[in-house]
Amino acid sequence: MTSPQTQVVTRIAPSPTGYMHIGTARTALFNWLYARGRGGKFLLRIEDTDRSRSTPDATDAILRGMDWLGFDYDGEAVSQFARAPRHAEVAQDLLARGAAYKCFSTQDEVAAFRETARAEGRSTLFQSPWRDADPATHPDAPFVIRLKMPREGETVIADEVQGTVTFANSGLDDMVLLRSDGTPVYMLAVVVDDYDMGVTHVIRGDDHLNNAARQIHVYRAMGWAEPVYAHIPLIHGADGKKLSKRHGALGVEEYRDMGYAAAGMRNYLARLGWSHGNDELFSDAEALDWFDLGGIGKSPARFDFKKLENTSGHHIAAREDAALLGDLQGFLAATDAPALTPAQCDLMRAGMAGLKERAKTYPELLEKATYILAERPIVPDEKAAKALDAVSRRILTELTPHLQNASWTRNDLEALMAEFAAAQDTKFGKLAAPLRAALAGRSVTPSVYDMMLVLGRDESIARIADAAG
RNA sequence: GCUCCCUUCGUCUAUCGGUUAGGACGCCAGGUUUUCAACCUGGAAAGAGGGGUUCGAUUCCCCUAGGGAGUACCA
Repeated sequence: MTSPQTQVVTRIAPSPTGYMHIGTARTALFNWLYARGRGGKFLLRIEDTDRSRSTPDATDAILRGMDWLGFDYDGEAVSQFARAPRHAEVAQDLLARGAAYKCFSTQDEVAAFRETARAEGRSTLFQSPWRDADPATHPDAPFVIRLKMPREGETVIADEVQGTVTFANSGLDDMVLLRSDGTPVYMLAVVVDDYDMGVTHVIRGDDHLNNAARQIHVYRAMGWAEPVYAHIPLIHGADGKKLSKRHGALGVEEYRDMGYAAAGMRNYLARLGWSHGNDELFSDAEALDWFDLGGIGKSPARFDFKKLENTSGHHIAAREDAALLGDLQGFLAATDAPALTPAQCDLMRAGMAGLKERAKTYPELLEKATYILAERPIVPDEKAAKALDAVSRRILTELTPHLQNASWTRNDLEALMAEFAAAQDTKFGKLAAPLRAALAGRSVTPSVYDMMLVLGRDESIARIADAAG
């Protein structure tokens, strides 16, 4: 147990603009693993300071995504927007400390400067004329508050993933802290929030690496302890380009709705950019135990649906029956499908062993469970119907009486079938197709014996009799 | 343009100066089989290019090329 002073505190801070991005999910996973694996805290903050792009729906989507992935966070989700007064307070503090200044240059002026600078091939770094202006010369006009960035020397970020990254201070601009309307800018808000929330480790996408060099100066100006940084590489699409819509699903809820197991998703995502030797398939407990910043790679990883599918399948197969049934109900609920009835649940429990080892996703599992979910009369699909030709129906008719008095155990049924097949001068393989069609109405199903055992004698015979017509 | 980051089989990765460069997904072939899945056996498949450093480089350094991120009164 770590003492309160050294307790690890991480956070995931998504902006609510649409859905929960799959990249956000992985960043959340890393933060969750790191904190929870060390008895630390894991927090959630919604970065909703951009009012025009933030929506309540998007926030809900994030909350649902966190819930689905099982990322439990400490306390309530924090709204960054709600903390705007505190951000402004810090900006004023910085002003009072002489670490920040009022800049009266208008947006148009700044934009014009950059335009000509770019056109003339000069640095587009804006250097405000107000940086060292005497307050007595301040006009009665709108202003922004900018941070006084050092202009000499370098800023070094000791990153746990990227290593030591050095930036020349001459390339750092006096970033805006408070807009002219008094609202805080993200660059200020993150730092203040992370500090106030006690965040010790900032694990985030490496698109923020450049920002770290600027944000760290807010910590320094305020005399706050700097957090440990770990900038992780982004996830790319199969073509190596930035993950976008055309690569398929981006929102975690889409993955949930496609029926991937949450545990499989966690396993797959953990393995994307992080490794622990050659371990590929592992449980949450193992991941929690093994996860460390040193195992994170530095190069971007491409998202591979095939591997996700495979991983999901392994987790479905490894899942305990009762828990898996619960997951399945969750999937049904999430996709607005009717829940399984108690009777169906009983049958599912009985047949789960034969189902879970053959499914990579919940829809696949449900498809294999058709024989359980369907009710008489079973309507065969096209392929199953073909297996029920006249000859097959005759054989089924002859089989029925043998079943009436059979001992309903796997061994005895197998023996009975072998005997019957031999009597018909055929092999069980030939009998399997029509039986599958009769029992499930499908050509792809679990083992015929599994189905008969789960369905029971009466139901099995009834279905076979139905099919034999 | 400028700043920063990245570069091992198709993909995810192991290796932390000395290996026949290993594993996993996918793929191919065979086996098992009651369909599908699983499983078993085998196979093809990689250090971007060029310079150094070193007895020895995938590994350390530099350059080039390619890729990515940032460069806002967005987050």
